[in-house]
Amino acid sequence: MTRPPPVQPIGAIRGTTLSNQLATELVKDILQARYRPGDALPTEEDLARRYDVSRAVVREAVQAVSMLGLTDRRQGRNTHVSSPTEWNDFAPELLRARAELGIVEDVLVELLELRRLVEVEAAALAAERATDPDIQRLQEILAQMDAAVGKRQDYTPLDVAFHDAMLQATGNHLLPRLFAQLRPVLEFAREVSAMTRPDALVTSQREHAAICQAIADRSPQAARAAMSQHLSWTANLDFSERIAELTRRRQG
Amino acid sequence: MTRPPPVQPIGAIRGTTLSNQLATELVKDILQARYRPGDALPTEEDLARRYDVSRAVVREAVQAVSMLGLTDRRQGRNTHVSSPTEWNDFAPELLRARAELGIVEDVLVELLELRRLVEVEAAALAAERATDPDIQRLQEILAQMDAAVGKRQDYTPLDVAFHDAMLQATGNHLLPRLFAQLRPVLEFAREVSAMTRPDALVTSQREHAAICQAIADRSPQAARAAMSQHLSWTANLDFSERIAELTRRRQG
DNA sequence: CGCCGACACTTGTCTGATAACCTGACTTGT
DNA sequence: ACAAGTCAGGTTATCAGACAAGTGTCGGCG
Repeated sequence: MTRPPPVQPIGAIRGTTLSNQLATELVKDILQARYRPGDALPTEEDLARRYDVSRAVVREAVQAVSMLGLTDRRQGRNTHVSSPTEWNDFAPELLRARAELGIVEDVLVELLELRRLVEVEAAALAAERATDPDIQRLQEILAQMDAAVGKRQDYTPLDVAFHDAMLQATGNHLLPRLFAQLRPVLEFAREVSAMTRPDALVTSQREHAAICQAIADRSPQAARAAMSQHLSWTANLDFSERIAELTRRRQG
Repeated sequence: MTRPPPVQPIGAIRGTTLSNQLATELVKDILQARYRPGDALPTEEDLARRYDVSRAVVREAVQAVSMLGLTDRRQGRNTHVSSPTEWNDFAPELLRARAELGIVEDVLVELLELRRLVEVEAAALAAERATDPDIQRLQEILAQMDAAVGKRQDYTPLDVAFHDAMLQATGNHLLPRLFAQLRPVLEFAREVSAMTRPDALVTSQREHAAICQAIADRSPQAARAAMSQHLSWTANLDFSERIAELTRRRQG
Protein backbone atom coordinates (compact mmCIF):
# COMPACT_ATOMS: atom_id res chain seq x y z
CA MET A 1 0.00 0.00 0.00
CA THR A 2 2.48 2.60 -1.17
CA ARG A 3 1.27 6.12 -0.46
CA PRO A 4 1.73 8.37 -3.50
CA PRO A 5 2.60 11.72 -1.94
CA PRO A 6 0.56 14.38 -3.72
CA VAL A 7 -2.63 12.42 -4.15
CA GLN A 8 -5.67 13.92 -2.46
CA PRO A 9 -6.06 11.77 0.64
CA ILE A 10 -9.71 10.80 0.78
CA GLY A 11 -12.01 13.31 -0.67
CA ALA A 12 -10.15 16.48 0.13
CA ILE A 13 -12.78 17.04 2.78
CA ARG A 14 -12.11 19.62 5.42
CA GLY A 15 -11.47 17.29 8.32
CA THR A 16 -8.93 16.75 10.99
CA THR A 17 -7.82 13.16 10.93
CA LEU A 18 -7.93 10.52 8.25
CA SER A 19 -10.22 8.32 10.28
CA ASN A 20 -12.66 11.16 10.83
CA GLN A 21 -12.65 12.01 7.16
CA LEU A 22 -13.32 8.41 6.26
CA ALA A 23 -16.02 8.23 8.91
CA THR A 24 -17.93 11.18 7.54
CA GLU A 25 -17.45 9.75 4.07
CA LEU A 26 -19.06 6.50 5.15
CA VAL A 27 -21.83 8.32 6.97
CA LYS A 28 -22.65 10.26 3.85
CA ASP A 29 -22.59 7.10 1.75
CA ILE A 30 -25.10 5.53 4.10
CA LEU A 31 -27.30 8.61 4.26
CA GLN A 32 -27.33 8.75 0.49
CA ALA A 33 -28.39 5.11 0.39
CA ARG A 34 -25.24 4.12 -1.43
CA TYR A 35 -25.24 1.43 1.22
CA ARG A 36 -28.76 0.51 2.23
CA PRO A 37 -30.03 -0.92 5.51
CA GLY A 38 -29.20 -4.58 5.67
CA ASP A 39 -26.39 -4.24 3.15
CA ALA A 40 -22.89 -5.26 4.06
CA LEU A 41 -20.15 -2.68 4.01
CA PRO A 42 -17.03 -3.57 2.05
CA THR A 43 -14.37 -5.48 3.90
CA GLU A 44 -12.06 -3.47 6.12
CA GLU A 45 -9.17 -4.43 3.90
CA ASP A 46 -11.26 -3.45 0.90
CA LEU A 47 -11.99 -0.03 2.32
CA ALA A 48 -8.36 0.38 3.26
CA ARG A 49 -7.29 -0.34 -0.30
CA ARG A 50 -10.04 1.79 -1.76
CA TYR A 51 -9.21 4.90 0.23
CA ASP A 52 -5.50 4.16 0.46
CA VAL A 53 -5.34 4.13 4.23
CA SER A 54 -4.31 1.57 6.78
CA ARG A 55 -6.73 -0.87 8.32
CA ALA A 56 -6.34 0.85 11.68
CA VAL A 57 -7.80 4.01 10.19
CA VAL A 58 -10.64 2.06 8.66
CA ARG A 59 -11.39 0.42 11.97
CA GLU A 60 -11.54 3.69 13.86
CA ALA A 61 -13.79 5.14 11.18
CA VAL A 62 -16.15 2.19 11.27
CA GLN A 63 -16.14 2.36 15.04
CA ALA A 64 -17.28 5.98 14.82
CA VAL A 65 -19.99 5.13 12.34
CA SER A 66 -21.17 2.32 14.58
CA MET A 67 -21.39 4.67 17.54
CA LEU A 68 -23.92 6.63 15.52
CA GLY A 69 -26.00 3.49 15.31
CA LEU A 70 -25.59 3.37 11.56
CA THR A 71 -23.81 0.04 11.38
CA ASP A 72 -23.65 -3.21 13.28
CA ARG A 73 -20.30 -4.89 13.69
CA ARG A 74 -19.88 -8.50 14.64
CA GLN A 75 -16.73 -10.53 14.55
CA GLY A 76 -16.51 -12.90 11.63
CA ARG A 77 -19.36 -11.39 9.70
CA ASN A 78 -19.25 -8.26 7.58
CA THR A 79 -20.44 -5.11 9.26
CA HIS A 80 -23.96 -4.34 8.10
CA VAL A 81 -25.92 -1.15 7.81
CA SER A 82 -28.52 -1.08 10.58
CA SER A 83 -32.19 -0.38 10.23
CA PRO A 84 -32.90 3.36 10.32
CA THR A 85 -34.83 2.84 13.53
CA GLU A 86 -31.48 2.16 15.17
CA TRP A 87 -29.83 5.35 13.99
CA ASN A 88 -28.95 8.00 16.55
CA ASP A 89 -30.66 10.76 14.67
CA PHE A 90 -29.89 13.31 17.34
CA ALA A 91 -26.15 12.82 17.30
CA PRO A 92 -24.52 16.06 16.20
CA GLU A 93 -22.29 14.32 13.69
CA LEU A 94 -25.27 12.81 11.95
CA LEU A 95 -27.21 16.06 11.92
CA ARG A 96 -24.22 17.87 10.52
CA ALA A 97 -23.75 15.29 7.81
CA ARG A 98 -27.41 15.56 6.90
CA ALA A 99 -27.19 19.32 6.72
CA GLU A 100 -24.11 19.17 4.52
CA LEU A 101 -25.86 16.85 2.14
CA GLY A 102 -29.02 18.89 2.04
CA ILE A 103 -30.98 15.81 3.01
CA VAL A 104 -32.66 17.81 5.70
CA GLU A 105 -35.67 18.98 3.78
CA ASP A 106 -37.74 16.07 5.03
CA VAL A 107 -36.42 16.31 8.56
CA LEU A 108 -36.45 20.06 8.88
CA VAL A 109 -40.18 20.54 9.09
CA GLU A 110 -40.41 17.75 11.61
CA LEU A 111 -37.58 19.19 13.60
CA LEU A 112 -39.24 22.57 13.80
CA GLU A 113 -42.44 20.89 14.86
CA LEU A 114 -40.62 19.04 17.60
CA ARG A 115 -39.08 22.28 18.67
CA ARG A 116 -42.49 23.90 18.81
CA LEU A 117 -43.93 21.03 20.82
CA VAL A 118 -41.24 21.23 23.41
CA GLU A 119 -40.59 24.91 23.57
CA VAL A 120 -44.20 26.00 23.98
CA GLU A 121 -44.61 23.82 27.04
CA ALA A 122 -41.15 24.73 28.22
CA ALA A 123 -42.17 28.36 28.26
CA ALA A 124 -45.07 27.46 30.51
CA LEU A 125 -42.73 25.54 32.79
CA ALA A 126 -40.33 28.45 32.88
CA ALA A 127 -43.16 30.76 33.94
CA GLU A 128 -43.90 28.39 36.80
CA ARG A 129 -40.42 27.81 38.00
CA ALA A 130 -38.06 30.56 36.89
CA THR A 131 -35.92 31.94 39.69
CA ASP A 132 -35.30 35.64 40.04
CA PRO A 133 -31.79 35.38 38.54
CA ASP A 134 -33.31 33.45 35.65
CA ILE A 135 -35.74 36.24 34.94
CA GLN A 136 -33.07 38.85 35.36
CA ARG A 137 -30.91 37.07 32.82
CA LEU A 138 -33.77 36.90 30.34
CA GLN A 139 -34.39 40.60 30.72
CA GLU A 140 -30.74 41.40 30.22
CA ILE A 141 -30.61 39.46 27.00
CA LEU A 142 -33.84 41.05 25.87
CA ALA A 143 -32.33 44.49 26.42
CA GLN A 144 -29.31 43.59 24.35
CA MET A 145 -31.63 42.32 21.65
CA ASP A 146 -33.48 45.60 21.67
CA ALA A 147 -30.22 47.31 20.89
CA ALA A 148 -29.40 44.82 18.17
CA VAL A 149 -32.64 45.03 16.24
CA GLY A 150 -31.53 46.17 12.83
CA LYS A 151 -28.42 44.08 12.60
CA ARG A 152 -29.19 40.45 12.03
CA GLN A 153 -25.59 39.39 12.63
CA ASP A 154 -25.73 40.77 16.15
CA TYR A 155 -29.30 39.71 16.73
CA THR A 156 -29.14 36.03 15.85
CA PRO A 157 -26.74 34.87 18.58
CA LEU A 158 -28.77 36.80 21.12
CA ASP A 159 -31.90 35.09 19.85
CA VAL A 160 -30.24 31.76 20.46
CA ALA A 161 -29.09 32.89 23.88
CA PHE A 162 -32.58 34.00 24.79
CA HIS A 163 -34.15 30.69 23.97
CA ASP A 164 -31.39 28.87 25.79
CA ALA A 165 -31.86 31.01 28.88
CA MET A 166 -35.58 30.33 28.72
CA LEU A 167 -34.95 26.61 28.60
CA GLN A 168 -32.57 26.85 31.51
CA ALA A 169 -35.22 28.71 33.45
CA THR A 170 -37.38 25.59 33.35
CA GLY A 171 -34.97 24.01 35.80
CA ASN A 172 -34.88 20.94 33.60
CA HIS A 173 -31.32 20.39 32.49
CA LEU A 174 -32.26 18.11 29.64
CA LEU A 175 -34.10 20.79 27.71
CA PRO A 176 -31.13 23.04 27.02
CA ARG A 177 -29.06 20.01 26.14
CA LEU A 178 -31.57 18.64 23.70
CA PHE A 179 -31.62 21.93 21.89
CA ALA A 180 -27.87 22.27 22.03
CA GLN A 181 -27.63 19.02 20.09
CA LEU A 182 -30.18 20.18 17.59
CA ARG A 183 -28.50 23.54 17.23
CA PRO A 184 -26.58 22.95 13.98
CA VAL A 185 -29.69 22.02 12.09
CA LEU A 186 -31.74 24.70 13.75
CA GLU A 187 -29.14 27.19 12.58
CA PHE A 188 -29.67 25.93 9.09
CA ALA A 189 -33.40 26.31 9.54
CA ARG A 190 -32.81 29.84 10.72
CA GLU A 191 -30.93 30.60 7.53
CA VAL A 192 -33.86 29.41 5.51
CA SER A 193 -36.47 31.09 7.65
CA ALA A 194 -34.62 34.37 7.42
CA MET A 195 -35.39 34.26 3.74
CA THR A 196 -39.00 33.32 4.07
CA ARG A 197 -39.74 35.94 6.67
CA PRO A 198 -38.39 39.31 5.68
CA ASP A 199 -40.36 41.20 8.33
CA ALA A 200 -38.46 39.24 10.94
CA LEU A 201 -36.63 41.26 13.49
CA VAL A 202 -39.14 43.81 14.68
CA THR A 203 -41.97 41.30 14.97
CA SER A 204 -39.65 38.74 16.45
CA GLN A 205 -38.47 41.15 19.07
CA ARG A 206 -42.03 42.04 20.08
CA GLU A 207 -42.73 38.35 20.55
CA HIS A 208 -39.64 37.82 22.63
CA ALA A 209 -40.68 40.66 24.85
CA ALA A 210 -44.11 39.08 25.32
CA ILE A 211 -42.53 35.78 26.30
CA CYS A 212 -40.22 37.44 28.76
CA GLN A 213 -43.06 39.42 30.27
CA ALA A 214 -45.23 36.34 30.69
CA ILE A 215 -42.44 34.50 32.48
CA ALA A 216 -41.73 37.47 34.70
CA ASP A 217 -45.44 37.57 35.51
CA ARG A 218 -45.30 33.87 36.38
CA SER A 219 -48.15 33.23 34.02
CA PRO A 220 -47.84 29.82 32.35
CA GLN A 221 -50.87 30.39 30.15
CA ALA A 222 -49.55 33.68 28.82
CA ALA A 223 -46.11 32.19 28.29
CA ARG A 224 -47.54 29.25 26.41
CA ALA A 225 -49.56 31.56 24.23
CA ALA A 226 -46.69 33.93 23.56
CA MET A 227 -44.29 31.16 22.62
CA SER A 228 -46.90 29.47 20.53
CA GLN A 229 -47.42 32.72 18.69
CA HIS A 230 -43.68 33.15 18.29
CA LEU A 231 -43.22 29.75 16.70
CA SER A 232 -46.53 29.42 14.94
CA TRP A 233 -45.27 30.66 11.60
CA THR A 234 -43.00 27.64 11.39
CA ALA A 235 -46.01 25.35 11.31
CA ASN A 236 -47.18 25.62 7.75
CA LEU A 237 -43.79 26.01 6.21
CA ASP A 238 -42.67 24.37 3.03
CA PHE A 239 -38.94 24.54 2.67
CA SER A 240 -38.33 22.47 -0.38
CA GLU A 241 -37.54 25.24 -2.87
CA ARG A 242 -35.60 27.30 -0.38
CA ILE A 243 -33.45 24.39 0.62
CA ALA A 244 -32.90 23.38 -2.95
CA GLU A 245 -31.65 26.88 -3.65
CA LEU A 246 -29.36 26.99 -0.63
CA THR A 247 -27.93 23.61 -1.48
CA ARG A 248 -27.36 24.65 -5.04
CA ARG A 249 -25.62 27.80 -3.90
CA ARG A 250 -23.42 25.87 -1.51
CA GLN A 251 -22.41 23.31 -4.07
CA GLY A 252 -22.05 25.74 -6.97
CA MET B 1 2.56 -6.66 27.43
CA THR B 2 2.22 -10.38 28.04
CA ARG B 3 -1.37 -11.41 28.51
CA PRO B 4 -1.74 -13.66 31.58
CA PRO B 5 -4.44 -16.12 30.50
CA PRO B 6 -6.83 -16.45 33.41
CA VAL B 7 -6.78 -12.85 34.54
CA GLN B 8 -10.10 -11.05 34.25
CA PRO B 9 -9.59 -8.96 31.16
CA ILE B 10 -10.87 -5.53 32.09
CA GLY B 11 -13.55 -5.55 34.65
CA ALA B 12 -15.25 -8.82 33.85
CA ILE B 13 -18.02 -6.73 32.39
CA ARG B 14 -20.53 -8.35 30.11
CA GLY B 15 -19.37 -6.88 26.86
CA THR B 16 -18.51 -8.02 23.41
CA THR B 17 -15.15 -6.65 22.42
CA LEU B 18 -12.25 -5.44 24.47
CA SER B 19 -12.46 -1.97 23.01
CA ASN B 20 -16.15 -1.73 23.86
CA GLN B 21 -15.51 -2.91 27.38
CA LEU B 22 -12.78 -0.38 27.83
CA ALA B 23 -14.98 2.30 26.30
CA THR B 24 -17.80 1.71 28.78
CA GLU B 25 -15.22 1.60 31.52
CA LEU B 26 -13.93 5.03 30.54
CA VAL B 27 -17.44 6.37 30.17
CA LYS B 28 -18.26 5.26 33.67
CA ASP B 29 -15.07 6.77 35.02
CA ILE B 30 -16.01 10.08 33.47
CA LEU B 31 -19.61 9.92 34.66
CA GLN B 32 -18.39 9.18 38.15
CA ALA B 33 -16.13 12.20 37.98
CA ARG B 34 -13.05 10.06 38.34
CA TYR B 35 -11.91 12.18 35.43
CA ARG B 36 -13.41 15.64 35.59
CA PRO B 37 -14.16 18.08 32.77
CA GLY B 38 -10.93 19.69 31.68
CA ASP B 39 -8.82 16.88 33.06
CA ALA B 40 -6.51 14.96 30.80
CA LEU B 41 -7.03 11.27 30.35
CA PRO B 42 -4.01 9.05 30.89
CA THR B 43 -1.76 8.49 27.93
CA GLU B 44 -2.87 5.86 25.44
CA GLU B 45 0.17 3.83 26.30
CA ASP B 46 -0.64 4.31 29.95
CA LEU B 47 -4.17 3.06 29.51
CA ALA B 48 -2.90 0.16 27.45
CA ARG B 49 -0.57 -0.86 30.24
CA ARG B 50 -3.16 -0.27 32.92
CA TYR B 51 -5.83 -2.45 31.34
CA ASP B 52 -3.39 -4.84 29.72
CA VAL B 53 -4.58 -4.29 26.17
CA SER B 54 -2.91 -3.06 23.03
CA ARG B 55 -2.83 0.55 22.03
CA ALA B 56 -5.10 -0.17 19.09
CA VAL B 57 -7.81 -1.24 21.50
CA VAL B 58 -7.28 1.86 23.57
CA ARG B 59 -7.56 4.05 20.52
CA GLU B 60 -10.83 2.50 19.40
CA ALA B 61 -12.20 2.87 22.90
CA VAL B 62 -11.23 6.51 23.13
CA GLN B 63 -12.68 7.07 19.68
CA ALA B 64 -15.99 5.68 20.93
CA VAL B 65 -15.92 7.86 24.02
CA SER B 66 -15.17 10.88 21.89
CA MET B 67 -18.14 10.14 19.66
CA LEU B 68 -20.28 10.52 22.76
CA GLY B 69 -18.88 14.01 23.12
CA LEU B 70 -17.25 13.11 26.42
CA THR B 71 -13.68 13.75 25.36
CA ASP B 72 -11.76 15.94 22.99
CA ARG B 73 -8.84 14.44 21.11
CA ARG B 74 -6.16 16.48 19.46
CA GLN B 75 -2.93 15.25 18.05
CA GLY B 76 0.09 16.01 20.18
CA ARG B 77 -1.89 16.91 23.27
CA ASN B 78 -3.50 14.57 25.74
CA THR B 79 -7.17 13.90 25.20
CA HIS B 80 -9.21 15.93 27.66
CA VAL B 81 -12.63 15.45 29.17
CA SER B 82 -15.03 17.91 27.57
CA SER B 83 -17.39 20.25 29.33
CA PRO B 84 -20.69 18.52 30.15
CA THR B 85 -22.47 20.89 27.79
CA GLU B 86 -20.73 19.02 24.98
CA TRP B 87 -21.90 15.59 26.06
CA ASN B 88 -24.37 13.73 23.86
CA ASP B 89 -26.74 13.01 26.69
CA PHE B 90 -29.23 11.33 24.43
CA ALA B 91 -26.84 8.75 23.05
CA PRO B 92 -28.07 5.30 24.07
CA GLU B 93 -24.66 4.22 25.26
CA LEU B 94 -24.47 7.14 27.64
CA LEU B 95 -27.98 6.63 28.94
CA ARG B 96 -27.29 2.95 29.49
CA ALA B 97 -24.09 3.70 31.33
CA ARG B 98 -25.92 6.18 33.52
CA ALA B 99 -28.62 3.66 34.29
CA GLU B 100 -26.08 0.99 35.19
CA LEU B 101 -24.39 3.34 37.57
CA GLY B 102 -27.59 4.49 39.17
CA ILE B 103 -26.60 8.05 38.44
CA VAL B 104 -29.99 8.56 36.92
CA GLU B 105 -31.80 9.78 39.97
CA ASP B 106 -31.19 13.39 39.03
CA VAL B 107 -31.89 12.83 35.37
CA LEU B 108 -34.85 10.54 35.74
CA VAL B 109 -37.32 13.09 36.97
CA GLU B 110 -36.24 15.47 34.26
CA LEU B 111 -36.50 12.76 31.66
CA LEU B 112 -40.03 11.92 32.68
CA GLU B 113 -40.88 15.57 32.59
CA LEU B 114 -39.50 15.84 29.07
CA ARG B 115 -41.51 12.82 28.12
CA ARG B 116 -44.63 14.40 29.52
CA LEU B 117 -43.99 17.66 27.70
CA VAL B 118 -43.61 15.95 24.39
CA GLU B 119 -46.10 13.15 24.67
CA VAL B 120 -49.04 15.26 25.78
CA GLU B 121 -48.73 17.48 22.75
CA ALA B 122 -47.94 14.50 20.57
CA ALA B 123 -51.27 12.98 21.55
CA ALA B 124 -52.99 16.13 20.38
CA LEU B 125 -51.09 15.98 17.12
CA ALA B 126 -52.00 12.35 16.68
CA ALA B 127 -55.65 13.20 17.15
CA GLU B 128 -55.33 15.75 14.37
CA ARG B 129 -53.41 13.71 11.90
CA ALA B 130 -53.78 10.00 12.56
CA THR B 131 -54.67 8.01 9.48
CA ASP B 132 -57.24 5.25 9.58
CA PRO B 133 -54.60 2.53 9.63
CA ASP B 134 -52.90 4.37 12.50
CA ILE B 135 -56.10 4.31 14.52
CA GLN B 136 -56.76 0.71 13.63
CA ARG B 137 -53.32 -0.22 14.85
CA LEU B 138 -53.84 1.61 18.13
CA GLN B 139 -57.11 -0.19 18.66
CA GLU B 140 -55.55 -3.55 17.94
CA ILE B 141 -52.83 -2.97 20.49
CA LEU B 142 -55.40 -1.75 22.98
CA ALA B 143 -57.37 -4.96 22.54
CA GLN B 144 -54.29 -7.05 23.19
CA MET B 145 -53.61 -4.96 26.27
CA ASP B 146 -57.11 -5.64 27.49
CA ALA B 147 -56.33 -9.31 27.33
CA ALA B 148 -53.03 -8.82 29.10
CA VAL B 149 -54.27 -6.86 32.07
CA GLY B 150 -53.31 -8.98 35.00
CA LYS B 151 -49.92 -10.07 33.71
CA ARG B 152 -47.41 -7.29 33.87
CA GLN B 153 -44.86 -9.23 31.82
CA ASP B 154 -47.23 -9.37 28.89
CA TYR B 155 -48.61 -5.92 29.47
CA THR B 156 -45.42 -3.87 29.57
CA PRO B 157 -44.21 -4.47 26.00
CA LEU B 158 -47.71 -3.72 24.74
CA ASP B 159 -47.66 -0.51 26.72
CA VAL B 160 -44.46 0.47 24.97
CA ALA B 161 -45.92 -0.52 21.62
CA PHE B 162 -49.00 1.58 22.26
CA HIS B 163 -47.06 4.71 22.99
CA ASP B 164 -44.84 4.08 20.00
CA ALA B 165 -47.84 3.63 17.73
CA MET B 166 -49.31 6.83 19.09
CA LEU B 167 -46.11 8.70 18.32
CA GLN B 168 -46.04 7.27 14.82
CA ALA B 169 -49.61 8.44 14.34
CA THR B 170 -48.40 12.02 14.67
CA GLY B 171 -46.77 11.64 11.29
CA ASN B 172 -43.60 13.15 12.70
CA HIS B 173 -40.83 10.62 12.35
CA LEU B 174 -38.59 12.28 14.90
CA LEU B 175 -40.93 11.63 17.80
CA PRO B 176 -40.77 7.83 17.74
CA ARG B 177 -37.03 8.04 17.24
CA LEU B 178 -36.48 10.36 20.15
CA PHE B 179 -38.32 7.99 22.41
CA ALA B 180 -36.59 4.97 20.98
CA GLN B 181 -33.32 6.51 22.10
CA LEU B 182 -34.70 7.25 25.52
CA ARG B 183 -36.18 3.79 25.84
CA PRO B 184 -33.51 2.16 28.02
CA VAL B 185 -33.84 4.76 30.72
CA LEU B 186 -37.59 4.90 30.40
CA GLU B 187 -37.59 1.15 30.99
CA PHE B 188 -35.67 1.75 34.13
CA ALA B 189 -38.16 4.39 35.15
CA ARG B 190 -40.91 1.89 34.51
CA GLU B 191 -39.25 -0.55 36.89
CA VAL B 192 -39.26 2.06 39.59
CA SER B 193 -42.74 3.30 38.89
CA ALA B 194 -44.07 -0.23 39.06
CA MET B 195 -43.07 -0.18 42.69
CA THR B 196 -44.53 3.18 43.50
CA ARG B 197 -47.83 2.54 41.82
CA PRO B 198 -49.29 -0.82 42.78
CA ASP B 199 -52.76 -0.09 41.40
CA ALA B 200 -51.21 0.28 37.99
CA LEU B 201 -52.62 -1.95 35.33
CA VAL B 202 -56.35 -1.47 35.63
CA THR B 203 -56.12 2.30 35.94
CA SER B 204 -53.43 2.44 33.29
CA GLN B 205 -55.55 0.49 30.88
CA ARG B 206 -58.53 2.77 31.42
CA GLU B 207 -56.31 5.73 30.59
CA HIS B 208 -54.95 4.10 27.47
CA ALA B 209 -58.47 3.46 26.32
CA ALA B 210 -59.33 7.12 26.85
CA ILE B 211 -56.33 8.21 24.80
CA CYS B 212 -57.20 5.85 22.01
CA GLN B 213 -60.80 7.00 22.00
CA ALA B 214 -59.83 10.66 21.85
CA ILE B 215 -57.57 10.03 18.89
CA ALA B 216 -60.22 8.00 17.12
CA ASP B 217 -62.64 10.88 17.74
CA ARG B 218 -60.08 13.26 16.25
CA SER B 219 -60.30 15.41 19.31
CA PRO B 220 -56.96 17.04 20.13
CA GLN B 221 -58.26 18.57 23.35
CA ALA B 222 -59.52 15.26 24.66
CA ALA B 223 -56.30 13.53 23.63
CA ARG B 224 -54.20 16.14 25.36
CA ALA B 225 -56.26 15.82 28.50
CA ALA B 226 -56.22 12.04 28.48
CA MET B 227 -52.49 11.82 27.97
CA SER B 228 -51.88 14.49 30.56
CA GLN B 229 -53.96 12.49 32.99
CA HIS B 230 -52.08 9.32 32.08
CA LEU B 231 -48.69 10.86 32.77
CA SER B 232 -49.64 13.24 35.54
CA TRP B 233 -48.64 10.92 38.34
CA THR B 234 -45.05 11.12 37.17
CA ALA B 235 -44.97 14.81 37.93
CA ASN B 236 -44.56 14.88 41.66
CA LEU B 237 -42.43 11.83 41.91
CA ASP B 238 -39.44 11.47 44.15
CA PHE B 239 -37.36 8.54 43.14
CA SER B 240 -34.38 8.90 45.36
CA GLU B 241 -35.12 6.14 47.87
CA ARG B 242 -36.48 3.76 45.28
CA ILE B 243 -33.49 4.14 43.05
CA ALA B 244 -31.14 3.80 45.96
CA GLU B 245 -32.82 0.51 46.79
CA LEU B 246 -32.71 -0.78 43.24
CA THR B 247 -29.08 0.15 42.90
CA ARG B 248 -28.25 -1.52 46.18
CA ARG B 249 -30.08 -4.65 45.07
CA ARG B 250 -28.25 -4.71 41.77
CA GLN B 251 -24.85 -4.23 43.31
CA GLY B 252 -25.45 -6.51 46.28
C1' DC C 1 -32.06 -36.09 4.44
C1' DG C 2 -29.66 -34.20 8.11
C1' DC C 3 -25.55 -33.74 10.83
C1' DC C 4 -20.78 -32.25 11.00
C1' DG C 5 -16.21 -30.94 10.18
C1' DA C 6 -12.77 -28.63 7.03
C1' DC C 7 -12.01 -24.28 5.06
C1' DA C 8 -12.12 -19.66 3.39
C1' DC C 9 -13.35 -15.21 4.92
C1' DT C 10 -13.87 -11.41 8.17
C1' DT C 11 -13.48 -8.93 12.29
C1' DG C 12 -10.74 -8.50 16.71
C1' DT C 13 -6.28 -7.93 18.72
C1' DC C 14 -1.21 -7.63 19.11
C1' DT C 15 3.42 -5.72 18.18
C1' DG C 16 6.67 -2.34 16.89
C1' DA C 17 7.84 1.41 14.23
C1' DT C 18 7.42 6.11 12.07
C1' DA C 19 5.20 10.70 11.12
C1' DA C 20 2.80 14.80 12.64
C1' DC C 21 1.92 17.73 16.23
C1' DC C 22 1.94 20.28 20.76
C1' DT C 23 3.99 22.10 24.89
C1' DG C 24 7.27 24.11 27.56
C1' DA C 25 11.92 25.14 28.40
C1' DC C 26 15.87 27.07 26.51
C1' DT C 27 18.58 30.01 23.66
C1' DT C 28 19.46 34.16 21.36
C1' DG C 29 19.29 38.76 19.76
C1' DT C 30 18.07 43.44 20.90
C1' DA D 1 15.08 42.44 30.88
C1' DC D 2 12.24 40.93 27.25
C1' DA D 3 10.56 39.14 22.89
C1' DA D 4 11.09 35.87 19.39
C1' DG D 5 12.91 31.81 17.51
C1' DT D 6 14.63 26.94 18.43
C1' DC D 7 14.79 22.56 20.16
C1' DA D 8 13.67 18.32 22.76
C1' DG D 9 10.42 15.41 24.89
C1' DG D 10 6.02 13.64 25.03
C1' DT D 11 1.61 12.40 22.77
C1' DT D 12 -1.51 11.32 19.25
C1' DA D 13 -2.06 9.67 14.25
C1' DT D 14 -0.87 6.39 11.01
C1' DC D 15 1.42 2.52 8.99
C1' DA D 16 2.73 -2.44 8.30
C1' DG D 17 2.34 -7.28 9.02
C1' DA D 18 0.93 -10.92 11.78
C1' DC D 19 -2.07 -13.99 14.55
C1' DA D 20 -6.49 -15.14 17.16
C1' DA D 21 -11.31 -15.79 17.18
C1' DG D 22 -15.55 -15.87 15.37
C1' DT D 23 -19.07 -16.90 11.03
C1' DG D 24 -20.85 -19.03 7.19
C1' DT D 25 -20.50 -22.42 3.45
C1' DC D 26 -20.01 -26.55 1.27
C1' DG D 27 -18.63 -30.72 0.99
C1' DG D 28 -18.73 -35.72 2.91
C1' DC D 29 -20.60 -39.11 5.98
C1' DG D 30 -23.99 -41.56 8.72
